[in-house]
Amino acid sequence: MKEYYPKKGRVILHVDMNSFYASVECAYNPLLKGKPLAIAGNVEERKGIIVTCSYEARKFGVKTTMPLWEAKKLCPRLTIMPPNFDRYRKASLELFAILNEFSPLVEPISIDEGYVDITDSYDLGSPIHIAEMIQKSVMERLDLPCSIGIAPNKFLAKMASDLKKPMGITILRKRDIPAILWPMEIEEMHGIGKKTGEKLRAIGIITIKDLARGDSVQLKAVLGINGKRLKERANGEDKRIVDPDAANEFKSIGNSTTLPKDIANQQELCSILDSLAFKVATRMKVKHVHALAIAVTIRYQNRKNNSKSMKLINPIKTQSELFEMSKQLFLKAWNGNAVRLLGVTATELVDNNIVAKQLDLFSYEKEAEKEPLLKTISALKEKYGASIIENAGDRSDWKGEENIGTSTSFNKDFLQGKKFF
DNA sequence: TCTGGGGTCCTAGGACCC
DNA sequence: TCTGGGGTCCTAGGACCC
Repeated sequence: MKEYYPKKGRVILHVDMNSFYASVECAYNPLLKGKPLAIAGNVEERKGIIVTCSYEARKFGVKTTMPLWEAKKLCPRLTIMPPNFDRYRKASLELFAILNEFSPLVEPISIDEGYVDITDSYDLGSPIHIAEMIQKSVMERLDLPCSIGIAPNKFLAKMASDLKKPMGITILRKRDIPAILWPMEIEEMHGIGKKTGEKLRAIGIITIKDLARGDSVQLKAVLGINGKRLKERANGEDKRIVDPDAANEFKSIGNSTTLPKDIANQQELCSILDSLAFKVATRMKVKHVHALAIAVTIRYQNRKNNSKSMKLINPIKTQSELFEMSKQLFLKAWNGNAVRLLGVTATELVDNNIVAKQLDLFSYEKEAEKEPLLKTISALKEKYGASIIENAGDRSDWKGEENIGTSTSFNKDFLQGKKFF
C-alpha cells in the first residue's frame, strides 16, 4: 500500500453528489424513487426551469435549466417539485460531516460537492478503499448516491468524478491523461464553457489534447491568463491546495429575483429592492459582516444585465442602509424601461469585529488631533499588534477628518480577518 | 410557451498619482 | 507645438460554475 504514496504527491478526492436535490427528495420520500423527478421553480412566476432532475428524467432528455414546458413535453409523466433548500442544506451538512471523518482537509465547493485531501489518511487504507467507504457511508447513512474522483490534484479529481455517474469511483493518474482525458472535446473540460469553446475551436483546438499541445503565445492572445492555466490543466497540472477554510472566506452576499411580470413602476420596483435589502441584511447578520461596497443588478426585457456598484465610506449592515444605497444606485442606473429582474449584492465584506476596531481607530484618530500622531500610532500598535497599521510613518500628514474611517490604514490581512481572529 | 439564483474570477478603461 | 511610463483603485461587464 505504501508505494501508492509517492512522498511528494498528493491524493485528492472529488466527491460529487448525483442529482443532489432530486436525490434528497427521494431519500425523504422513497415513493419517488425510480420515477422521473424534477426540481423546478414556479412556472406561473416565469421561474419554471429545471434546477435538477433524476436520472430517470434524464433518460427522456430532460436537462438542467430547461424550461418546464419543454421538460413536460419530453416527459409527460414527470413529477415536479419545488426546491426545498432547508432540506438540502441539512443533507449537505451531514455529507461534509461524513467527509470529515476521513480527513480534516475537506473543502466544500458548493452545496453538493467538495474536495478531500486524503494524502495523510493512509492509515485508513488505500485511496480506492477510502473512496468506497465514503460512498458506502453516504449511501447507508443519508440514502444519497455520489460519484468520487481520485487523482493527484483538484482538476484531475474533478474530471475523474464526472467520468462515471451515478455511483462511480474513478482513478485518474497522470499517466492516464493521454488515454482518458486527451480524446475528450474541450467543452467537456471543467472551466471551458460555450464562449471559450468557440474561441478555441476558431483556432483549431477541438480536443483536450489539442489544448495540451497548443501554442502558448496564441492561447494567451485569445484567452489571456486563462489560456495559460487551461493549457496547464490539460496537461494535468494543478497546484491548488485543498483549503478547509476557503468556504468561510466568502466575498459577497446577494439576492436577486425575476419578477412575476415586467414592471416599470418606480414605487413597485423600490419596494422590491427593499425586500431584497431585507434578505441580504438577514444573511449578513447571520454571517456577522458589514459591507464596504454594494451593487444593484437590473435585467430588462432583452435579458441583458446592467449593474451599478459603489464603494462606501462607512460600512453598512442594516436593511434600511442597504435599501437607501441600493435605491440610489438603482435610480442612477435605471433607464425607465420595464424591468425583468432586480438584484442587490453586498460586497467587500468585513467581519463585525473589525468594524468595531475601525470605530475604535476612529476614536484614536480623534485623539490624534490633540496628541502627536506617532504617540497614537504606538498606542494602537500596542493594543492590536504592530502589523495592523500600514505606512504609519507616511501618515504624518494626516489632518484628521479626511482620512478618518477609511480602511486604507489597515493591513490587508487584518481587514480579511486573517492572523487576528 | 423562452430560459433561476447563488456565487467567483477576470478584463478593460478611466481617474489619479508619482 | 502634440504630449512618458509606471502603478493602483474604481466601475462595468462578461464567462463560468453548480
